[in-house]
Amino acid sequence: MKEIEKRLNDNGVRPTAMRILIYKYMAEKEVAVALTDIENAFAKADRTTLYRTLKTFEEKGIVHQIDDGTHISKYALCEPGCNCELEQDLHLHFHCNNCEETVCLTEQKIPHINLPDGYIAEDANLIVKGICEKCSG
Amino acid sequence: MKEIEKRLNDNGVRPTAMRILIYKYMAEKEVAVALTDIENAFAKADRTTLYRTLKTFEEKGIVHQIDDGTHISKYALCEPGCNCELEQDLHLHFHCNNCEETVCLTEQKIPHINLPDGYIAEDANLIVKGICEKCSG
DNA sequence: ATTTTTGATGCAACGGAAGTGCATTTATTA
DNA sequence: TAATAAATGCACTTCCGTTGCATCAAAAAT
Ligand SMILES: [Mn+2]
Ligand SMILES: [Mn+2]
Ligand SMILES: [Zn+2]
Ligand SMILES: [Zn+2]
Repeated sequence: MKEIEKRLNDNGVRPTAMRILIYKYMAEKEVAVALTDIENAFAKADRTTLYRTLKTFEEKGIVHQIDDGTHISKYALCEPGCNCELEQDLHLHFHCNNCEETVCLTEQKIPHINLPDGYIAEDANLIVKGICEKCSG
Repeated sequence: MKEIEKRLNDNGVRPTAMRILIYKYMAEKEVAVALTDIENAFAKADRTTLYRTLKTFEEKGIVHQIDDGTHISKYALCEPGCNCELEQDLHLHFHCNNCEETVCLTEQKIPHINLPDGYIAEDANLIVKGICEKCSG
């Protein structure tokens, strides 16, 4: 578990007990989590703390926010060494219409898109919806 | 303006005065609109009516909903004869980080994506963020 | 034409999620 | 130990989406 502390330290985030727990929680789950999920998992902690933890993690590049079309922000841990900001590292996200879960498909990069003249791309978000492998099996 | 009435009728929506006004409003705007926008444009009408009008339009294939990552639903008129549901007709949407407006880029289709085994795609949503042509010029 | 039925609109309220200001506690560092 | 900075907790707000029910208008049936 010293690894988590190191990861946080390396990214300029002080490894408090709560933050380590949240990191662990996200590492164990294989799907993207919403603030509400964390809230339910840590009923004793205050929502604001959890909220701000996610914001801090996001700022410091520990997690990335995911917009899966549900209008609820989801978060997932970044791969160690990933640069989510850069176009080359943008991967797609899959949202299952059955189990409602959202996962990172880190291998599937977002293809480069040609835009009409005058448009300048800075970021992209591709989300595919359908049936996930667990639900289709 | 008989055209609008026809369009609504053809899609199984009774062309009330309010609905025609909303349709006209969306046709004149070149950008996707949120419920709040319509609300501001028609202060006299009730929110619920406007809300339900959008829902009806969406169900009947008159508008499509757009998720531009702001967590606010936007809507835009469908091209006549478009099948937004079908993969071939899925176009990308552009959200300007400067003016905050979202537009349909109907010519830019979403490329086909290969998914890992077990995943079944039913729908896709690609949104590119950056600077729009108005703001970059 | 009058009644009956269906659909559209309006009003009021609810709920979820995001966000903020300020007090308090905990950890650093002087 | 005292001073400072950061993290946490509490209370409250705002915004958007959504629903139930009453009322009003239009269409269909008699
Ligand atoms: Mn991801
Ligand atoms: Mn569109
Ligand atoms: Zn699933
Ligand atoms: Zn712009």
